[in-house]
Amino acid sequence: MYIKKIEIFVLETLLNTYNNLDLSLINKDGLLIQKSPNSIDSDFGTSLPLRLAKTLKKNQLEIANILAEKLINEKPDYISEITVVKPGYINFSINKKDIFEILKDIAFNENPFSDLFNNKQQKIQIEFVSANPTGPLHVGHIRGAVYGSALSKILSFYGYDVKNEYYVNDAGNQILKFGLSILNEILKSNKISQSLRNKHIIDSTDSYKGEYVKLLANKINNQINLELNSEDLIQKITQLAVTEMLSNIKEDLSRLNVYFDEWFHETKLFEENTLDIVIEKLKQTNLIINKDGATWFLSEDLGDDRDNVLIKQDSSHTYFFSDIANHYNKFYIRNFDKVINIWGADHQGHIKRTKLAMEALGVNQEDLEIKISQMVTIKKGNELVKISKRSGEYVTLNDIVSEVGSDACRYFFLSRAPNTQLTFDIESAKIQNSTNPVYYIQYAHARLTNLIEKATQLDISLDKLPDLNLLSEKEISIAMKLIEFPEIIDQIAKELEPHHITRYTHELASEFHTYYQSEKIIEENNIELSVSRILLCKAILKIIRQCLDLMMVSAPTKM
RNA sequence: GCGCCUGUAGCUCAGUGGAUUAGAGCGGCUGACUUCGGAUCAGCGGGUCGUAGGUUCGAAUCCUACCAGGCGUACCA
Repeated sequence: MYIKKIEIFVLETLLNTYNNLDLSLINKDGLLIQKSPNSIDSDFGTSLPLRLAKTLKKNQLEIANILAEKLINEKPDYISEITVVKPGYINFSINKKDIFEILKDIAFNENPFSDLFNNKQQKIQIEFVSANPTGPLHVGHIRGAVYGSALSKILSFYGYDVKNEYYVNDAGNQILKFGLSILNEILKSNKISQSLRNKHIIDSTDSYKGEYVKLLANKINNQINLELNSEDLIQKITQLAVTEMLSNIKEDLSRLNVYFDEWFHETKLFEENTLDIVIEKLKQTNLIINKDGATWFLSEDLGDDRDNVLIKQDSSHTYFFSDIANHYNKFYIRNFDKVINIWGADHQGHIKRTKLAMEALGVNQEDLEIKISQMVTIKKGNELVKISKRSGEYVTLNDIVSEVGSDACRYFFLSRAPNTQLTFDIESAKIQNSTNPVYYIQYAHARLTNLIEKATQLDISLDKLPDLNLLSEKEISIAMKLIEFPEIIDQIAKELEPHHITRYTHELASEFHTYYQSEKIIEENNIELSVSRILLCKAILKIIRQCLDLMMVSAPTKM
């Protein structure tokens, strides 16, 4: 974590030099310490003098020189050189000895970077996927599943106590419609007598279609008694169908390595009267009124576009209401310190009102994070595919995972920022399967494993003390890349966007492949050098394996 | 109409106000081991960063307007 260390060092020196400086003027210009670009012969740099020129009413270069002089006087051991570069950058080079120490730490230590990845004492819940159990997961759900599971993994690696949650909407109109669709399908069977058919008359104009409804109907058919009255029958069917759907969903998700700690059912909120508790609390805030026979939450007063109904004229509750209750449960019954929701883009309009309602209930704004996993546009060649549960036009998660494989699938979705729409071409998915960059990374992992295996056989083991001074510039620059790893994790934990790890891992793999091709790493007549190189390779292997693990992608030793 | 998101190479996408030349992968073209794994490596070609203004010492990045696309805008979930 050189960036943080240098930042603290620079800020201290700065405040000693100019003691009544307003730091807020500096911060708006982005990161204070940045990695030097490749064309520059140093490791890190700061543009601080450029930012200060106006406030201090001094020449940029002059400030840089004054500051650099102070910095050099106070220079800590890990920095080897501090230079001033036009038009006013101060650059830092890292001491090789310090790099070697960290490199050894990565290679030998069970938990390198332990100061960063320690226990954070914060209970975080992350809710994702949460698709209605009225149909199989489709290709669009893969994105949310991959995003949520990777984020969760990385946050818990970072030291938080993280729980994964799937919220099951097992109440309400869509569920009822789903049950009716199944009953409708059952009644179509010619084994059913006319009298029974007449007993249960249903409106099927708006029902769920698709092959899975028929399969489900078949499966449920012999577990029910059609002599029941319609209401009881539909309840029974719905219950069976939801259970069955959920078990399919679990199985689908397991194929992507996605697991949940809790499957939280909406019906539980009713069993525990959470909605009643919530409405009482909200009434105390004077944000509830009755109008036109319905109960409203006055979100417009809090800055939303409009007010929202909680209890409808027919005294049933809205989705919004049970969602508030759901969040109430997370914060006040189960006592999570922080909740992260990953919602599909079609829920983007709910963010504001949900946050407002939770704030009204006393939740701090920053403790409820709602991230959007944007729409996936699906193409088949040049043709757009519209996914619709009702119409039955469908590309399931299963189809895609079977075709492309979990690793390639996870990597593809993980490598895009969650907030941008992306196009998934099913036709090229097969091609993606053979050209997906994930194999490049896995290949590096396999190569490294075998290389180290070979070194062990040749008795080039690390208990012969490596002399890292033998390493070349190229090798040291790979070591610097390894040291970047915790910065990436830190960034992901702050932004809650895990896609940075794919780029980082790919870059690291690329540096290794290039290195591997350009040098014969194990030189049998130069054991000293080989030992040092193998130490570097062990460290690379360790970080690549760690990254694959965090992406929940397999790390094969043979391909 | 209003709200949120997006527009970067032929395609799919990275890019935290900072460094003479804006980066990857795929596709295209040219090459490379008698060697630790060729699922690799070296190279070439490809860009009005949607458009126009503005702020700034400095803008793909911030602001405004416009153009284009997606999603939302229910007493559905």
